[in-house]
Amino acid sequence: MSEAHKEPRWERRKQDRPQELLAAALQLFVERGFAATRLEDVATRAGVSKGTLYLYFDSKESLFKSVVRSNMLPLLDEAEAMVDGHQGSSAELLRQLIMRWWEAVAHSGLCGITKLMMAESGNFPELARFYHEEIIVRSDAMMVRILQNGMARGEFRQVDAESMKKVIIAPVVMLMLWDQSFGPCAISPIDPQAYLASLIDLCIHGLNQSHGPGDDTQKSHNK
Amino acid sequence: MSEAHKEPRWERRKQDRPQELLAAALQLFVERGFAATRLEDVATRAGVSKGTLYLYFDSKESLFKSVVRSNMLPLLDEAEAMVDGHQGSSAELLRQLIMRWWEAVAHSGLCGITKLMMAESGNFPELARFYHEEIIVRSDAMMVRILQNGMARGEFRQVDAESMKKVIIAPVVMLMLWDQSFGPCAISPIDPQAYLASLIDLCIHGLNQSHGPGDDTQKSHNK
Amino acid sequence: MSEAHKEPRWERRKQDRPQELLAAALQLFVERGFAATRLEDVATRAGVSKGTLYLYFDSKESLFKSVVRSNMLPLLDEAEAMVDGHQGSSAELLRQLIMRWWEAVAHSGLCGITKLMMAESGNFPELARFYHEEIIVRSDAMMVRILQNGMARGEFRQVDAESMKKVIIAPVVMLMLWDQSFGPCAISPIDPQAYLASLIDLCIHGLNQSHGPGDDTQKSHNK
Amino acid sequence: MSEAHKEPRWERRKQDRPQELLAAALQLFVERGFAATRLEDVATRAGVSKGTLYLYFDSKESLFKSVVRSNMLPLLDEAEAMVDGHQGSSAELLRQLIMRWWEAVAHSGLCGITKLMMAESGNFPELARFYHEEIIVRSDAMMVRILQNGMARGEFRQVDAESMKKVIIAPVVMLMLWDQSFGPCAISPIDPQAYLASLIDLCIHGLNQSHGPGDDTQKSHNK
DNA sequence: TATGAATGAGGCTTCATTCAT
DNA sequence: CATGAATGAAGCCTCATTCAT
Repeated sequence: MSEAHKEPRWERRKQDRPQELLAAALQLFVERGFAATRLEDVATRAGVSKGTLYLYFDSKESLFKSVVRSNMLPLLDEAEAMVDGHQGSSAELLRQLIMRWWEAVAHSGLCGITKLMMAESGNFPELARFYHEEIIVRSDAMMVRILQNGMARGEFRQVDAESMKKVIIAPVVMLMLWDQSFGPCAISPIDPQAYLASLIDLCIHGLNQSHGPGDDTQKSHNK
Repeated sequence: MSEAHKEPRWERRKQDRPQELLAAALQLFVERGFAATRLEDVATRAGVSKGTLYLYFDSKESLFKSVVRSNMLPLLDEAEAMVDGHQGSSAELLRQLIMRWWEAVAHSGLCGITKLMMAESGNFPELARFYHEEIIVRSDAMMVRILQNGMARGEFRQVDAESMKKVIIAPVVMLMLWDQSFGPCAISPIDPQAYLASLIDLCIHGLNQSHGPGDDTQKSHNK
Repeated sequence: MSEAHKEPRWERRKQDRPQELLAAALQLFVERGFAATRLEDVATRAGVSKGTLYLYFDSKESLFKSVVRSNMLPLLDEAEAMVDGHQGSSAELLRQLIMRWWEAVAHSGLCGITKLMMAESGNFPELARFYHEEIIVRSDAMMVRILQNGMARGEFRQVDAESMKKVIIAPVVMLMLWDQSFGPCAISPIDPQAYLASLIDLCIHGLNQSHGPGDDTQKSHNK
Repeated sequence: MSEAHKEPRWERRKQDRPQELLAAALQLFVERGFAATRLEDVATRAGVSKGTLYLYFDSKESLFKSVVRSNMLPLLDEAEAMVDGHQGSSAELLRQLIMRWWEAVAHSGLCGITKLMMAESGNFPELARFYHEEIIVRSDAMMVRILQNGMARGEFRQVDAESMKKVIIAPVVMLMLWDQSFGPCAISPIDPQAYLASLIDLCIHGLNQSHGPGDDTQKSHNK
């Protein structure tokens, strides 16, 4: 009855307010885009009033930036740790990285963030630069390491790692985007497992060092 | 006879108005998104006043839909014609399709449209369905035809064409999106030619039928 | 074939333009009110283009005033002539005036004008004053003359003619307004003949001098 | 205890906002018509800003409908209660109804509403139907009851009640309309008391059953 | 005369932001 | 901390009016 320690459930909720707001904002920003998202809807979805939002964020733009920043970094850290600790063949690493990346990302907010940054990068150049450096550059670097390591160890044939990294990442990113855009209106939805299996299949065959005789067709294309 | 029926420069402008407005709208919608684009800016960029826009389009939404529709269909038609008329190996067809698609698309508005639809599909479900059926389904079908044809002719090994089609298309789409989003803020820009060469390289190696002995790598994937 | 005398049908149409525009404007102003009427609709209904309207009228307001003025005066003249030339009992004159007024007015524009002035008098004080003086004052005076004449001749009992005139005119005006307002949405429409018969019945009984036996005046009404 | 739970003057204002807005809107709609009334003016007259209006009403049209509905029904209820509870002669009831109706209506918004509906019924068919059924039909029914009751009790002569009801109501309605339209610009304004006295006089003489001697009931009404 | 494309002021409506409680 | 009523700037859209042909 004293005021020494209040209701703990209440206490926790107060601590969580910013997180709840960020989560609500993420959903709505992803669903509708920055401009079409109303702060009142964000507040309502977080279970607070419109005014409360301004106790935690300065403005709509500031909320948007917080949403992006707070959802990005943890995931990247995790992925890099996975690559660093890996033991085994490069093909296997590639396979695991892709699969685990998807597992980690599939039901997180990163899919939405990716789409969001794609859509709004034009309106928030500063944020776009931040995203590029913190996410894209690091993801790319990870993939380059895998490729170069594989080539150095003779597991992969010689390819242009700088270009190939983006080619291999692209289908993963597209899978993330698909969920957030046309997924809902596709008649035959993508099966992520089959899709990723095909990607890995293509990569491993496509990067594989050993080729039997007679595969001379490609030479002409590769210059 | 030369000036008998004068072709007034005014007359031509009138005919071109819708096109000019569509072009201006495309630029701005792509740059800023649907909601953040002001019709007055569209009009100004097209060299007319705000009201003039409404002589040609019923509303902002109607303008948006027209932008999407008018930019999409011609390119798809062209691509399908290319596939239909192709003579030669499947690998070569794949290569040509990718390269020419990019050539056709690079300097058209289709890159922007793709990004736009990605960003706004949630706000325009009807348009998203239209886009999905008229563009995505058709593109996918084209790629499936190529893959299945290649497999039937023994040029490609057996793969899951339904999944693989999207894997192969993904890097092309990503290239288009890149241009419209992070391209401008990337320090080391993508070189489309190298990127596409890597994609084709990966595909042709990855789909190639003939493998020498000892390609036991795949077994591990099915694990 | 020469150009001496053009197509007479065409010539006539040109002369009629203002009338056609006034007629179209009357319909629409009455139907929708001044502000809600678009000049483009007026022009279209008159079979000309929007610009043409400005060859004949300076502005929307000027068109509105012309509509009112051009439809009012002729009708009043006719009514006054009828009263001036009347011979017979006052009761009969009252009956004839009411019936003929309705006949003359029922399918003319005056019903609409009346409603229009009722609605817009606040927005056009100058026009309202004009209407009041040219229509209302003259109508009232007509009715006062009939009443005073009837009283002077001993046919009507003594009443306050100044007040009674408006009481008697009111039902006629309401009949005009009804057509233009709730008439279309009434389930059981007013039968003008029965309505006016009741009005005349009420007036003649209500004004009748003799209450003793021998008030045979009414018999003529049932005629 | 007095200031324990302070009843802030602010709180009361909040509750009253809708009423204040409705009152302001009524004035302006009546004065200028629906289309010519600007919501900013309504808000200003109610002492709030433009946006505040939308906290209470969805749209201009919704505000308009609320104005009509909120002003109409109470008065009708009151009038019907008066008729239901009446004791005395039918002539007296008629007299009282007319006089009290005017008293109740004269300083309320109903005069304006009547004019407003007359003017705007064409633009709001749904509202017009509502008004017709809730106001006109009920008013008419009230008058028919009085007439039929009077006839049944031998106080009134036999008349066509269906037509007569509208004839008797018409002058009352016209008095309301006059106030809102030409009243302000008439040189010799109507004196409502004299006008209504004439109406009652006409009705009672016009409906009176007995034409023989001894019909002295009316005399008391006529002063 | 007649056209109809073009204009731009003005009104309705939304919503990010503020602030008294 | 929390609320939600209030604000007012800004954008979409309409339409009276103009003007080159």
